[in-house]
Amino acid sequence: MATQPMAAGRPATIHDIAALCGVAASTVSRALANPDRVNIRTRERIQAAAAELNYTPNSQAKALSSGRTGAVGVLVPDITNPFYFDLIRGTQLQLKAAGYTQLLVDTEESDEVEASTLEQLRKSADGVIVAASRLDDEALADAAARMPMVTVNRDVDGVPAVLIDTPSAMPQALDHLISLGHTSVAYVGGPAVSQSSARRWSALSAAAESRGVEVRSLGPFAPKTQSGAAAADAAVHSGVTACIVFNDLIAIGMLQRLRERGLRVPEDMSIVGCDDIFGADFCNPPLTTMSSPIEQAGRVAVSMLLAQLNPLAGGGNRSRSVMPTHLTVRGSTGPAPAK
Amino acid sequence: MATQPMAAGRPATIHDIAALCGVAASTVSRALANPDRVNIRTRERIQAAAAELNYTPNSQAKALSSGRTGAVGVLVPDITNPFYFDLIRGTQLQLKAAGYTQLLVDTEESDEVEASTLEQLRKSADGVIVAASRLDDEALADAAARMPMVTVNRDVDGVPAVLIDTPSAMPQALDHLISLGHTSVAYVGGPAVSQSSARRWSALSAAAESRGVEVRSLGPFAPKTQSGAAAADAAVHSGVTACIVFNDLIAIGMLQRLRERGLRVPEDMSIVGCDDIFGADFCNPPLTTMSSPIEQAGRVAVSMLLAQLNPLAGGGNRSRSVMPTHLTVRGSTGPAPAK
DNA sequence: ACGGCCTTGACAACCGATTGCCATTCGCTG
DNA sequence: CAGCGAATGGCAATCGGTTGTCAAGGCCGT
Repeated sequence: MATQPMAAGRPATIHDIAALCGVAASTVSRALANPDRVNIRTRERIQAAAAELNYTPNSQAKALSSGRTGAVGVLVPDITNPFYFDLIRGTQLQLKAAGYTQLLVDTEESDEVEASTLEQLRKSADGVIVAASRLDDEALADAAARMPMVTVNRDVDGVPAVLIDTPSAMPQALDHLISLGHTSVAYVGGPAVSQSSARRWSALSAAAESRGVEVRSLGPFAPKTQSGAAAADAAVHSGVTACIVFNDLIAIGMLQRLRERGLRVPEDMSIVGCDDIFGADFCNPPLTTMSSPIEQAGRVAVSMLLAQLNPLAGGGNRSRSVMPTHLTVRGSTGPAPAK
Repeated sequence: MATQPMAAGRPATIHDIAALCGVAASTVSRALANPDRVNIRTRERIQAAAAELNYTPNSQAKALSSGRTGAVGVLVPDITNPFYFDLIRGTQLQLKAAGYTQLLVDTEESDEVEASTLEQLRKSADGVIVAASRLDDEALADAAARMPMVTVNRDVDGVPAVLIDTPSAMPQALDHLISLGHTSVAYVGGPAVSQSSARRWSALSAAAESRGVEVRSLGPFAPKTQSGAAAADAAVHSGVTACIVFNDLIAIGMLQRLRERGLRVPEDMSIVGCDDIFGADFCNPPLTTMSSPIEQAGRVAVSMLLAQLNPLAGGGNRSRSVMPTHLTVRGSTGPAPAK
């Protein structure tokens, strides 16, 4: 039993291994980190001892001495927004595959929380992935200058970004509505500080102009289902027959409110969402929306960040990556009501 | 400009502060951590210097020397399961409030991933919160013996736990169905390794026996909407008129499948879910389900863990906390079909 | 057989903070 | 005025690794 690794005692260190093998601690360190630097026989002895002692490196100590923490921060404005679920899962999987730990932080839709989190992460993480940043361009560029960063759905000069190309699908959505006979459409906007919302609106209004259709902008609205009620009321009041909505959360809230008010979707009003989140396919009616490979976006963001961290591999460090988006037509859009 | 904290240079350390104040680094450390131990005048000088240098302690170094990491691991089987959203948000908020960092890990429904994560976290976190563990009792108890732990929805001797008391709402759900005329009910089970599912089933079958109703068990099924198809088919084939389902994910999947097969809910089949997740209120029809304060469960779990970590405050360390659950009736349950 | 190169492994400084121990100083009491 | 204890702050070890530097030894070629 003496040979059995003591499961209870405190974890083994490289010094324990060194003592067991009769070498210096530094040799153990090298054997494990830089195998070529050490004789194969010694290395094998050390590896065997490490296995026997059930050794795992102390990440704190490693971080302290090497400067690399092996952790990556992932900042999202709201953990409970389903849009981020797939993103988070994507980053988590890719980070784990690369041996990194994910530090997930909910910034509560607040630029201050975001800024202070970034400052703290500067020491405790090797890099960050910032989704839907609420910071202004300057603050974000500053932060990116201090530590490796990749943004998601936020385009700032000099900061590598993964963009979900929802804007480019806007004309598609509009054409879909036009083909159904709609001529009066509203854009239901997201938070005022959301660059995504601004980009979607400008893509939409440009498309509307080239097609000679009237599109008005409503909002801003917070990205929550509860905001859907106000959005729905505003849409009804504005007299449009169709809405393109900043995201599915608001769109689903609108669906509920319209039903409460006795309005039928899509007979009285058509609704198009964005993001194709969990729930968009089983709400009532199922939501026509813009779909994108979100989990993949998370993975790509991690890859881009890791490329920054380890510039060794000759991968051309792309600074922008655009994820394709397409319109998924479900039940929430239909022919415009007869006048 | 010389007085301005250099935003670019590497972060200030206690040594910088010590040099600026003409004291020893250890004094700085004490002034910041243990203010009584140091003269008030010195302390104030040090605090001013710290503020001026924009000092923030290096958490790695602090962890290394003090043994406390200031981080807490949160393990969930599947990040994309909406049930965990609110839980995660609850832990995140409470941890942040207490100055801890949350390490969120998706264990991918795998006991091996869970075990290895726990082993790693043993060094890099002060404690863990484990939701819906897939480990067997012995392994979990072992792990809990090595580091502070609180489980969620998992009851093992000697391990503090927060339990969502869904089992106690089972009789309520059954009575609801009985009052609607159902006499033949199925329980659609979750993963075989899920203790939650087992507890729900035994509560339900006990209630059924005391009421003289036939209840059969179907499954196991993976906790995903996709599993709903198989579950729905099995339920139809079994001839029951109502199902109580392990969780809302499967229940929502069943709703979709039943619709595909041309069966109406609740006219042909009533469905009761569990958890009242995001989406349960807007699916079609809205789901009758068991509701619980999940976010609060997360907060309670954190409180219990912190009580373990800092035994100072005389809070009686409760080892179990049960969150109340109640039936929320929506549109997916209705009168049993006439024979 | 000898000089030089390369491999191998040891030594020690260092990362940034914590903390036990000790020396100094001050104020107070008898 | 001597004596004593509390308050205060410095020194140095320590946490567990990483990494630069260097010495010893083996191998080669000539």
